[in-house]
Amino acid sequence: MKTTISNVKNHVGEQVTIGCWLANKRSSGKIAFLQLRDGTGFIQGVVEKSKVDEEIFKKAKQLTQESSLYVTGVVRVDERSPFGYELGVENIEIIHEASDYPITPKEHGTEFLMDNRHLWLRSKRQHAIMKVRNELIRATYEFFNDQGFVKVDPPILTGSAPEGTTELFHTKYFDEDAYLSQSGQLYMEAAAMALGKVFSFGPTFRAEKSKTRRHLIEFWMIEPEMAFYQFEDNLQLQEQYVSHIVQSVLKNCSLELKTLERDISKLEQVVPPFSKITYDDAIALLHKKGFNDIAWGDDFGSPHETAIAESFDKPVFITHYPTSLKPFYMQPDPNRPEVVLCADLIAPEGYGEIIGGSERIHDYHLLKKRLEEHHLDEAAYKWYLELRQYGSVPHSGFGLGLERTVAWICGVEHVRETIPFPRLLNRLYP
RNA sequence: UCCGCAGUAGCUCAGUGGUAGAGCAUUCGGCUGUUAACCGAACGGUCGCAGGUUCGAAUCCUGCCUGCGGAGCCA
Repeated sequence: MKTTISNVKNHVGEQVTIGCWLANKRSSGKIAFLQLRDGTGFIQGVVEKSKVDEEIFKKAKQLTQESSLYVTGVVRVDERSPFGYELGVENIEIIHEASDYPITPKEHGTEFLMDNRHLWLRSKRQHAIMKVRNELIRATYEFFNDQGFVKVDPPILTGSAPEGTTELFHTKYFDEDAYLSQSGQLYMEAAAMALGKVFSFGPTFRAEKSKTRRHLIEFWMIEPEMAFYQFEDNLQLQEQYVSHIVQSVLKNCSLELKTLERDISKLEQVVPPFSKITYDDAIALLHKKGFNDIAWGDDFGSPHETAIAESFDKPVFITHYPTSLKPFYMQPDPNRPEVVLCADLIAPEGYGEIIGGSERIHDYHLLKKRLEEHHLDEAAYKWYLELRQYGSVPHSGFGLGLERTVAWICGVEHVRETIPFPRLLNRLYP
């Protein structure tokens, strides 16, 4: 009967047929080992000359890398396999014979692999990363649905900049100018006033000439927004959410983490409560660590973030940044208006900021004042201001960068491996 | 945009002024438990591009292009 590699555990001792590709093969005069993959997993097929027709054995020896096949054989348990099972091959039917597959079983450079991203995705490592990414997405929907959130999709084409600072991708909307979304947050605030607790999951575009292992031009964000949530409620939700996705990956992707050689003891520690440090204390900590290049009022650079994260063994919130460093919509601390009720969540092991969040200003007059101070066009934000005119309530939210979170959980160096087809500074292909 | 490094066979690299090299891939042969299998043979070149120095340049000089790493900005 036809089955998949992920299902062979239910067919031990039975004859099955699997539609698959040949990832690699090894052979000797009397035995051939076929490394097979079918998308659901990886399994080794063993072809023994003494047990199959001469013709089948000859066919097995001549198979080329990445040819597609129907392989029929008997499933057996084998302790020598990392997967736990093997297939005793009885028949091979070639669907399509591949030739000169570019990605050979030796090492390759980044540029070559990126040019062949459409094929690189087939590798065991990329397969594992994509499965972890999927588990993060699955666990995200699970978490927010269980907590009574409603998923809301903000627009991707927008007429104005949500935050004035960063560069936007410009396009035409018939005769008008339009921009690709760099955050759905403002729309999510409107949605929270309609539906209470909402979250979005969608693409984000930043036309910044960033060229580091933490940056993509196009990336995916999860942006929850909650009515009646204040600063502390927001942090509590974030640590529960991040813990949930990490624990889900540990539970459901153990084989993938093993493939990626991830040290899971570091992930097992990711449970609430997370550490918290104020901006003031973080500056003091950096001074103590010998950083003389930063003073109160400066934003942290990447080396600073890493140094702060190194002082903690799980993700750490940096809270209460100076108002001047943050966007116009963040709620000032009532006791200290020079700082805002915000928090960035920094992942351990140098993976940088994975969440930025805050309580939002809900007072009409203060928000109007902030728009003026930031020289933003009030007409473009008319609808956003109106949210504060009709039953305004305290509310908070945050945005989590999916690719950085995947990179951290998988322990991969660069975010370009955590999205199927990365858009980078010099790469729009494939 | 700035700083640093690199570009030689399909891929990964060695070669620093005197005949263009290795491993892998591919093809052929050998091998009964391989884990990037191994062993033998064959095949494989616009040395990034343009100009210059020299009897002679992959190698030295100048300019350009492309990529990588990092910074700034951010998730």
